[in-house]
Amino acid sequence: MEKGLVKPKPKTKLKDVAKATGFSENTVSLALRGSPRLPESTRDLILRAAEELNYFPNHIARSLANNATRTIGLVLTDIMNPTLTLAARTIERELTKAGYGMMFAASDTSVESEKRALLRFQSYQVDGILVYPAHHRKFDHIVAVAEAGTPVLLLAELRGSGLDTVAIDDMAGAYKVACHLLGLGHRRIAMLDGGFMSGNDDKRRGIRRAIRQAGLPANTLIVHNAKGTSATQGYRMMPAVMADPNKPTALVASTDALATGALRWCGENGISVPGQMAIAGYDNTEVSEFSVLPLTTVNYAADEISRIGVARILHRLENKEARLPAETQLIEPELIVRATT
Amino acid sequence: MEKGLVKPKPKTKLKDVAKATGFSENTVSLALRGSPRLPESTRDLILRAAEELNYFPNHIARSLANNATRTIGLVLTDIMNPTLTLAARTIERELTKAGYGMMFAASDTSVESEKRALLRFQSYQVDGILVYPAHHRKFDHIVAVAEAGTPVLLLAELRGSGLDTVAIDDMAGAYKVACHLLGLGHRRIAMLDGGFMSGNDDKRRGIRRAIRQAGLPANTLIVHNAKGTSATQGYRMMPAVMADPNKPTALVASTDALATGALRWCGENGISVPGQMAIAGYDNTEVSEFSVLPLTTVNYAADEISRIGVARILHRLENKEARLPAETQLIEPELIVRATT
DNA sequence: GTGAAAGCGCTAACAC
DNA sequence: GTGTTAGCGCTTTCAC
Repeated sequence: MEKGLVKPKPKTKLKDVAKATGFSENTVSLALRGSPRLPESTRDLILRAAEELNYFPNHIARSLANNATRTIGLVLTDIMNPTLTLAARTIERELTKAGYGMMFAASDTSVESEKRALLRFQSYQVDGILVYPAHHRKFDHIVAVAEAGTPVLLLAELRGSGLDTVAIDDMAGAYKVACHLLGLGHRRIAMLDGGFMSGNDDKRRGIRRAIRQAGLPANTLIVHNAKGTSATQGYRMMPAVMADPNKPTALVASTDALATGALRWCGENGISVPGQMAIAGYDNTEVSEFSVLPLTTVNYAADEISRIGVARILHRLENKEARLPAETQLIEPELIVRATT
Repeated sequence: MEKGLVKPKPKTKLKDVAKATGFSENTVSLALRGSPRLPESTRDLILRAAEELNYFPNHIARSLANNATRTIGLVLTDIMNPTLTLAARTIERELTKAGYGMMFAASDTSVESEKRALLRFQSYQVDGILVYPAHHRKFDHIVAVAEAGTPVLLLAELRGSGLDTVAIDDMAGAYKVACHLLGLGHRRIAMLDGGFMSGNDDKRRGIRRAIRQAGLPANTLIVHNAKGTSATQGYRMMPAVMADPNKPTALVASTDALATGALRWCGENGISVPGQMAIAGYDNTEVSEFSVLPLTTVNYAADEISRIGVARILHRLENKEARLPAETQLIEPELIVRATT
């Protein structure tokens, strides 16, 4: 008989274990959950029987009875973004450790599909939701979820949302890169701004602050707006960047991918990096620990915010009644220097 | 009053909509699911009321009643592997399109945690499970899940498992790289074998086949066993590779990361790539579409197998009674040539 | 120490 | 067309 054709055995239920041991469903349920109300003898007896019958609890039924699923939903914009991949991994690990399951959805930076994902999660009755938001100003639907009673935690700052947040301080990160470049003597810095997410405003501000602090004129920074964050975009932007008669000597990209594209363009156009042009990325992802590329970058500590974020939301769940106020926590990222010349 | 402190409104239930409209729960339920048995008038009335009360169904209760969760579990070894990241993304997209939710778990290539993840998914009553297996010979626990009645689909071949499979034909992929290198005239080819997953045996076999077909001696291939698949590993292996008095002129790594490490080593040791040493990767991931690196690589079509895999498992679910036999489908990957010199 | 009964929110079978 | 009833598998009073 072929394996694919075997009739599946009916699943063992609490009732079956009850019948097998002669105890009531109730007692079996208590035993399986290790209630101290039962004497060891009965507990062992029941556990052994359950083991033998290959019983495992129906989590759905339990969830319905408990009004809690021990499941957390994660909404990311795009898991292909290496930073968010790392976040997803860390979050999954932490949740598993804590005995929680994780549901996953991607918004693809579409507010509409973010909305759908949130609704789906609400319907699934997840106990809490972690969100890397799709848009930095359209977030009413996220707030609505929190107000409806599902704890929400943001993994990127959404100013004015009033939601629990654990995120990277992008202003501090960009400030660090800028200080680094200025320290190397650069006096014309171009920025490749990937646009649209709130973080980028902060990045620009961080750079500006460093320039002001160094006592340099505001036009030390030349901002170029990329319509995207991909390597291809970075590559395409370069002619415009270099068209400036007063060419920049350093470049800050708002993502590593953009930086990679810029790097390629320089390679193809005989501009040595970092000799003639310093290039800095952001995220420390495309550019891995073991990078072959001469890119200095900001380490977006996705694992750290994930760990803290998970701890925060679980803590909130365990103190459902305590009504903890929302809180925003920003992590300052490190600069990773890979090219100093 | 602070937002975090607002008392959550109680959720609207079927009963509430029933009361509000004067119909029975049953009728409301039918209306919400668009039953044709109801006249449009009542349906509209009910839908409007539900809308107003901000009703959305409790998926947990529905699942319990239906004995189906419309949820699929995905078990990956490690989502940081870019190939699997892509798989995760594609799978999530396809499932969402089909109206399914996705639970996610990582095994970190530990059979034990793979086992735990499968158990958890069974307990959560997922309708089906997609698995990128942790080990190529220990899979009894996976088979057990299938036999217990939860449809399982493998994303990598597990010979002898008898389980439904949609996977990449690694033998064909490796054969292609080898043919390419041999065609360029290489006569000493080293392989950096990342070990442990079944695919690698196939990769070795594929290369050997190409060599045999070209009428070259078996010792054209020199296999080096890396204890891992990271860039760091690739870097560390290189001295051993180059210690051979009869140095190889080409290198096939079993992952792109390994290849990247090798590339870095060559760079630091004054060996030009691909001039003095051709390097080929595998997966087409570290090495993205827009790569700056001179690495030819095999395109592990994770998105394709994911799409097909999801379609297959959903099809199986929709024909639960049909008892379709298990089937193995192998996709032949393309070679992406980035360095020909 | 253990059991009986009610209920979590929904769907399905069968009345009317 | 619509309502009634029973039940999904578990937990939780509250008796005994």
